[in-house]
Amino acid sequence: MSAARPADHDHTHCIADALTRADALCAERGARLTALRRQVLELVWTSHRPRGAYAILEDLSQREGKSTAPLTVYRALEFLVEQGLVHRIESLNAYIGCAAPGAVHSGQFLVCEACGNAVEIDDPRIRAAIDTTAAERGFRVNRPTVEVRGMCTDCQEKSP
Amino acid sequence: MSAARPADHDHTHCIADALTRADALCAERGARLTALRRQVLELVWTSHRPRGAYAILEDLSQREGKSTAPLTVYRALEFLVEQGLVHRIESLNAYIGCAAPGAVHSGQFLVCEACGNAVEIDDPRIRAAIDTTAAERGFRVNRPTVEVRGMCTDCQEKSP
DNA sequence: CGGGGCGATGTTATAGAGTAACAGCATGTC
DNA sequence: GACATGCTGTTACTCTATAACATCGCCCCG
Ligand SMILES: [Zn+2]
Ligand SMILES: [Zn+2]
Ligand SMILES: [Zn+2]
Ligand SMILES: [Zn+2]
Repeated sequence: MSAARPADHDHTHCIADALTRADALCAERGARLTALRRQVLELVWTSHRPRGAYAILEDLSQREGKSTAPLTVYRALEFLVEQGLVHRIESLNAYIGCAAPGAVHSGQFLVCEACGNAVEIDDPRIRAAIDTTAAERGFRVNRPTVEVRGMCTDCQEKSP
Repeated sequence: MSAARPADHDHTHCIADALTRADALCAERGARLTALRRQVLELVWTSHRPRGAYAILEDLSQREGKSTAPLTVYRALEFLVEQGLVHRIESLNAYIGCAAPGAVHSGQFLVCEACGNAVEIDDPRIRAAIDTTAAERGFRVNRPTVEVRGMCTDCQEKSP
């Protein structure tokens, strides 16, 4: 699971893995990964680009053949975020699947402004620096958010 | 002792200083800090809590005695953000005045979930950690966003 | 088996955040 | 004055998210 995710990788594996991990985690925790929630999770994993709730909604409606209400998706997303299966990218109002649920999350992302891909990283140095500076100021950290906008390796090569 | 801003400070000074600095900076740059933009800047500085565009809009409408369109505020905010006079807090969809415009900005905030105050920091260690990890992955950083949710010193004392 | 509780889902309506397109106005410059 | 440029106003619209309330399904307990 490198940060270097080849552009031509077999993404069906990513999806299958994500669903398998989600099943295991929820079973272990006694959380109910219902059919609806599982389907929303799958739709979040459509790609490695953060997806808006309404994009997911549209897919879901189409797949179900009937129109679905926004709330349906938002509630599912809320559950998935609580379980750490999905992260919300604040600066994009969008959601992305977590590649390593169950592990500790610091919530750090490299977001490419060219291709839209977002890679989750968990760099202890960033987390340490945040904790240090917060401690120095007496600030109690609850949820650190790090979203780095920029350009990924692939896109740099394509547009030098 | 609080980070930099006692809860009982004279906030009129904060506002006056911010406007003075803005005047100077814009004059120096040849940017036009029009009456409208200046007023929006003042309204952003209403407090040290990030404010939503529509809250500012409401204040502006009331102050002007006539209803104003959202776009008016958004355009002013866009200008102010470009000039580095105001920052947008992504995780809150809200705007806050910059205490040190003109200087280099890394965009780091400690946001208290209890009182809503947001303190801008510019910790070189955080920035360095981000640059390092990005470099290791071949990611070119454009705009790093760090928004740490948690609880400020004052609020910790009040609710143990 | 028959409720009763509780969490998940459905429905409808509304709030909040942001933008597009176009017109008018105010500068300053030549 | 004529023009160019940039700021502001107006209208309408999209996207994001939540509130309030009804309903359904499932498990537990009697
Ligand atoms: Zn993949
Ligand atoms: Zn890219
Ligand atoms: Zn102040
Ligand atoms: Zn506080």
